[in-house]
Amino acid sequence: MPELPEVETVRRGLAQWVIGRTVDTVEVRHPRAVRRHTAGGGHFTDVLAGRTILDVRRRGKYLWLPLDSGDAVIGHLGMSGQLLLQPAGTPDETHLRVRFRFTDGGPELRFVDQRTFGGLSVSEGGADLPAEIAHIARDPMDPDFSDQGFVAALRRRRTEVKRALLDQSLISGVGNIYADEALWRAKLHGARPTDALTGPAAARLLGHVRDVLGEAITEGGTSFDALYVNVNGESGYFDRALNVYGREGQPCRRCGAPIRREAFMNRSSYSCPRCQPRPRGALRG
DNA sequence: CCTCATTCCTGCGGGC
DNA sequence: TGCCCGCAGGAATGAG
Repeated sequence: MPELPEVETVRRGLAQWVIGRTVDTVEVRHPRAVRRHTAGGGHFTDVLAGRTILDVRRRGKYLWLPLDSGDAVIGHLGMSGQLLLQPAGTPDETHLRVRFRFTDGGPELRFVDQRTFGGLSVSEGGADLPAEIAHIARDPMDPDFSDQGFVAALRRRRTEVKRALLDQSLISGVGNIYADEALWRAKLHGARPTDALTGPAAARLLGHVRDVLGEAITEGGTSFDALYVNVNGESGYFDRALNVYGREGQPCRRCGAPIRREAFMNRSSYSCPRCQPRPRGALRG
């Protein structure tokens, strides 16, 4: 699933291929892909025709493309979204949702999304930072991210630490996979109460979050080729480096205990039962 | 304001 | 062989 490192890989690929190009026509193939564009699919296509893409930016798992109009195209990949560059005439993908053709006749930008959790929209005047994603916290790779601010905010929360890591209004870019990986590195169980973490423990956890994201970006950066921007999280390059996610029953690479899987928020959490003991008194689930 | 459960969607794989 | 069901999960939404 695309989390920050996968989205950053996409951002870099897109930057290489779309900056400076002018949109000719846009084709919306599935209305759900532009459901966040409240003015409707027709407006989406109209407002983009003739616009030049100036940049490709990212905050957390969101991308946006500032335009010469001062607007921006916002993109979120959801669980299965891909942004692909394909030569005109390449057969349509089964789950092609939106197609951008450019005035130069070069490769098309295609938004392909099987499960349609992702989507695109245009933010009016959003070139600098779209208002629609202003509520998303800075991510830990952002130079303006405040470590002290995060530690304080985390410790003010009255929730469990994994829930907090997944809260995009507190720290963005972290999803289920990298949350589990960072917690394993920090030797913390995700059910630990945030308000019981010491400042240094919270700071260490943040360090592990940043490390695992950074390492994954480095891996992702090796994997895309000229015309295909790789956003396929499940066939991910970083899979080999995962220590807990998806490794139920396999030995912990630190202590050898079999990795456990627990139900969590209608999904799964993976952890080491020995390195990451469940906190005393924590409720099941 | 804060926390949390629910909901959206579709392909895959296991079980029977 | 084929059907059913659980699972994958980010984030908006509304309840409390």
